[in-house]
Amino acid sequence: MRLTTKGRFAVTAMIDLALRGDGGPVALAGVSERQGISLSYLEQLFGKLRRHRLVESVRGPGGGYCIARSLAEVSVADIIRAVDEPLDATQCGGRENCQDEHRCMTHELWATLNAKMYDYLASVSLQDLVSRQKDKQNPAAVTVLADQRRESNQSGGRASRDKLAVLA
Amino acid sequence: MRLTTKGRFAVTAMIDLALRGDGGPVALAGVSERQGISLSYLEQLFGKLRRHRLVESVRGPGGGYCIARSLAEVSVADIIRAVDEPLDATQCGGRENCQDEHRCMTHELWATLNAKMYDYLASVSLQDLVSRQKDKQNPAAVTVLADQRRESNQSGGRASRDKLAVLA
DNA sequence: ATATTCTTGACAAGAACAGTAGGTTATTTT
DNA sequence: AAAATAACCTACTGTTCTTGTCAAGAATAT
Repeated sequence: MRLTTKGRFAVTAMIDLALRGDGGPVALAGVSERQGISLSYLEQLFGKLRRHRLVESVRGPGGGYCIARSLAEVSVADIIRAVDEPLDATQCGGRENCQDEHRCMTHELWATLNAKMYDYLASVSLQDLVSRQKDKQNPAAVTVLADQRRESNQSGGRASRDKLAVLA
Repeated sequence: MRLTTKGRFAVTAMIDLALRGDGGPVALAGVSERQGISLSYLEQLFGKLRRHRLVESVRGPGGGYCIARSLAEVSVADIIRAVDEPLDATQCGGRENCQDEHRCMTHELWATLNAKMYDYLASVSLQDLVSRQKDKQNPAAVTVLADQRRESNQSGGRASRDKLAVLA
């Protein structure tokens, strides 16, 4: 897992899309202005996002990008993985023989930490981010959401509470 | 928060130090061999770690670096922050006026996510990493640790269980 | 048809970053 | 005193990031 400004830009842009996507495709020129990211860079990033099937494109006037799946199915980890492609192994690779036990030790420790970071980011979806924001704007909705939490806890959606708690 | 190979190297090296630090200072040449990180690079990283008071140096033959505080007082976040210095603001800065509400929204969403990542890494100390490793080598110790967990839960050490659970 | 909007791709240049190489200074041992 | 060890510092190279520019394809509007 790698976390850099590149990934941040991509996530930021995707949130922008999620918030504006109701009325059809969103043009990158608008995202560029609103988020202060160069259009050129956004084009490159969305090329990768498209090739990873996270967004779909519509060309021509009125065109732009749409999020390809439901918001709940796009995690922050998906986005970062798409733009930071070289998700290569941990040098030692896990399967390769390390120089000695001690080296394996530290590698494994890092790998574990890494995996946990990844799991965390994989557990946060665009839906989580967006609905949290809407709660803030419309406080009345909070109670409704609280009910949803209770429901999903009873019905076995065990991850839901943690996800939202994280954003509280 | 930024997560790159640089931070990984620094954490790896610090774990190495933690595991070998009993018999006085540890020389970087050894860390370099064991962890497969170039000596030059390690020197740079430890310059930063020293300036952030995470390690102390001893020059001359038999010299090297020691961890400056107790292992429990050094978190992974401390290490990463030390080497990835430019922990600068989120472009918008939080206090600066954003272009419009929408921009602030996405910035805030990212900032929240970011803070959560940071909190997580701040909750994992070198002590956690090292003691977990020792558990693996000596499985008999696990039950002892389990008792410690129960104790600290009763005595109000609420973070302890989560930290360790994370590494399980 | 023509012009406009917007994606798509390629290339290039500058800035920032990652990692390496070499020399200098402090401390210990011989 | 001399040699060896190991931290310290500066300069350098290569890669990645980020922006800019040009051109071309696709769909829409006039």
